[in-house]
Amino acid sequence: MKRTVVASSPQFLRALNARHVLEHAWDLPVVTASDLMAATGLTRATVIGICDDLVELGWLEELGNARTGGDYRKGRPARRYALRDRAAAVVGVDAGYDRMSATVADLRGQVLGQAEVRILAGTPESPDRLADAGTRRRLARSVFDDALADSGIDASTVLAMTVGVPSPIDAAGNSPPHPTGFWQLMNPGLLEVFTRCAPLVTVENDANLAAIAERSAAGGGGRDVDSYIAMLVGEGIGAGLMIDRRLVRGRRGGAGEMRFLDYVDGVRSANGLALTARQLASEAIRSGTLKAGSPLAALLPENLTEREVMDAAASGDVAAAGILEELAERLARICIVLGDLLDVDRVIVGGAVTTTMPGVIARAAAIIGASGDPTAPELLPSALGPEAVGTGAVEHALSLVRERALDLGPLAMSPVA
Amino acid sequence: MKRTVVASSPQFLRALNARHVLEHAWDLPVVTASDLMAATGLTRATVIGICDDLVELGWLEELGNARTGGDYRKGRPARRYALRDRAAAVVGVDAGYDRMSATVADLRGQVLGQAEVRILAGTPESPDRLADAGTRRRLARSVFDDALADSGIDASTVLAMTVGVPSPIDAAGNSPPHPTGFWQLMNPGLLEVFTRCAPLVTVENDANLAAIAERSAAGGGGRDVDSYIAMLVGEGIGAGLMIDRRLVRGRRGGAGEMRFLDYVDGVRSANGLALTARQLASEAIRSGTLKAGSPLAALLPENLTEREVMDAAASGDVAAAGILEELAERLARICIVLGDLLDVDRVIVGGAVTTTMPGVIARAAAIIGASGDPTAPELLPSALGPEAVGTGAVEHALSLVRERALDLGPLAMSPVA
DNA sequence: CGACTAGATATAGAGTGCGTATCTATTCGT
DNA sequence: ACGAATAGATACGCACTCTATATCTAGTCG
Repeated sequence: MKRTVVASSPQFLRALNARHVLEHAWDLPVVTASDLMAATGLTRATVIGICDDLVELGWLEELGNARTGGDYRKGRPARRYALRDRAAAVVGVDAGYDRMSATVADLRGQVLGQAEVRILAGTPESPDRLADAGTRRRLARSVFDDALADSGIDASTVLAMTVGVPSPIDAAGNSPPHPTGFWQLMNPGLLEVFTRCAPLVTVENDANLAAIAERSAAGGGGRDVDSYIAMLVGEGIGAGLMIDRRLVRGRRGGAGEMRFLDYVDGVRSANGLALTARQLASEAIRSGTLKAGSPLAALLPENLTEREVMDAAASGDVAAAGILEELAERLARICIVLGDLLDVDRVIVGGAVTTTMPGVIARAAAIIGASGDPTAPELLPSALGPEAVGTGAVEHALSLVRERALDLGPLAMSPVA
Repeated sequence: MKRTVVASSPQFLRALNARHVLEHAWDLPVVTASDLMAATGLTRATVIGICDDLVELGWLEELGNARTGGDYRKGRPARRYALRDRAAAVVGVDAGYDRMSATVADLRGQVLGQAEVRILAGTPESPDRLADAGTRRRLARSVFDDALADSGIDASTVLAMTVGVPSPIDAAGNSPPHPTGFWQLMNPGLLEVFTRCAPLVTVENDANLAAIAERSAAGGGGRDVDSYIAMLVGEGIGAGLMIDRRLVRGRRGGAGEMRFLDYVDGVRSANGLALTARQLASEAIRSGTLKAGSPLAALLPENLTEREVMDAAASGDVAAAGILEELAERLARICIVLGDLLDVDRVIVGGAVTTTMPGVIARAAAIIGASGDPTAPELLPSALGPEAVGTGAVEHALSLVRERALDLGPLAMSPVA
């Protein structure tokens, strides 16, 4: 089969139609030729010709004509095709600042293997204790290898991989300069680390990947949502701006950075709520103004966790409840400001706060609801848990494969069972 | 010539290539078949076939083989084609709140006719004195008719028109609800007013159109700029967000609305700088703390203009200079906040302030420059003057025609000279 | 067991673009 | 003034794609 396709030639048309057909096959578990005829407007002869090609290329497989039990039809049984989901694999890596994970998935997004590693090395307050660039590179590579080993698939079948990092990423996969070098540390040349691991390698901001992951979740939760923001809140705050069905990136990938919060009244800091919670609690304890017997006062100011502060609030501690309220007001203010400037339907909050401080999110949502502003965005906690970034990374890698499947042709032939 | 083109048929391929060819012809004053061969990768036979079709459809015209004087070549003279720029016209309308204008242009954007009308009817401070919806509809329609009459072209040759209004516009051409109904007043169903005036009618936010108009200006001013913000500053502030070469619109077209400035420290208001200048000056005069002989003190607080305040500052009035500094700091803060969240290269300020208060923009640019922040955006005054929105409207209408030229086929046949 | 149904296959035809060879209209050199 | 050189135009044959129509096939239903 010749494959020297010139742009705009008849062969180009064939490729265009093949893309169209493959796209539909990707959306459904099983397709018949008639399905594809209806979907593409092509003739049966053409559709079947294309399906034959795609089978030969390894993207589709023809199923036996075992009629599906449920919907029973008369007439000659249809020829059925399905995406050969084991034809290739993708990998998503979440290279977070205190935890890395990798997920291997097949072409349908089914998870085939996973691995995780924690990086116990300080906090943003003391970045000198963070793992250095070389260590981070090594850890990212090894968590990738572990996930691959866990899946049992051959490394050569990986067609695309995406790495999520907590720093802005420009078009070349690099991060812009940062005063303390934090962004360079979070993205220590990860594109180069993985270039040989797959034909398509991408590094992307973690909040952007979370936004991608929330797309299906957001769409599933009711009407179609074109514009929303995915916020990752923990030690810091990052936002993935999905506006008009597109990620907003900006010149250096820095769109969604939150440093401007320094200037927002009632927020005044781009620090994450976890960090702020600890700071406020420590101050309160050290100030010595807490009532005797307050659960908050019993904590060590230099060694408390945000969860302990929330527990104190839950057990009726007035000062801790005040901290919760303060944090909720900040979060609500952030949502209102972003929602107003970008006109989004909803803000979805993910990251550590969803597990350590769910009360803050609920309270912030209530504050927004009570504001009476009809254009204020809906504030929702993410339902994706700690794997949001990893899931988004897998989805991003998958979409890369879907876009370029037919360009990558023969690679898909590798694992012929 | 049959024109029942089914998607994905060979005819579809022909149409695709024709689009490609027409697109190149649009970018250059004159093209030869060889130019098009190089640009499209098609064969001479194919290119000429397509050009013949496009000539028949009225989009191109073949020029005599008069060789262009300058670049002298040997060999058989090339067959030369050019866009038939009089084949159709577009109209851009700027339906501003105190002024409306309309511009008629040919397919190359050359202005063929213009008209303008001022609406002397109050300010945002006293919206009750603004012209009512019916009046605005009538004025918009009449300024359109006047521009058309000025151009001398036939109304049936108008293929596309775009109307710019100072309110958010959603996908359906409507504006979201506004507490005082200001947006409904600014966009009193203008889409319906013009539906019969052209096959393609669009209503768009004025700042978005200004952003479109600044694209060529911004690109011309140096390196290519993908991400920038066009701010219209006068009685109010509106922004067109051009990020990653796309306009960011949001759910109801409200992206770029500035109400969030209420929460930004050092700004605290979404009012425009002209309005704020008058307010600050009035307060200063009424407070009675001005030095005797201050030019500012000589003004009537209820009837001064922002230009008078600037003149006072220029003539050495300390209080007026303080107002200028205050306004510049606000503008700088706005730019820094927007630049940080959206990671843009530059902010281009247009609107009334560019003529009445140029000193404020210059001072704000200096403040940003002195901030030492390497990622702060460059602040520039717009070079487009009062016709920025009208120019953007024309460019927007033109791009609609370019996108859909071949779908609109026979319409272009109207004025066969 | 035959009527009916839905899909598969085969063949002819129209449309498209490519490649090569040939023709045409200029300019340049002598 | 003439022919060589150059650049473009034209003509023919080929390969490929999709459509349309007619015919064949594999099932169910009465």
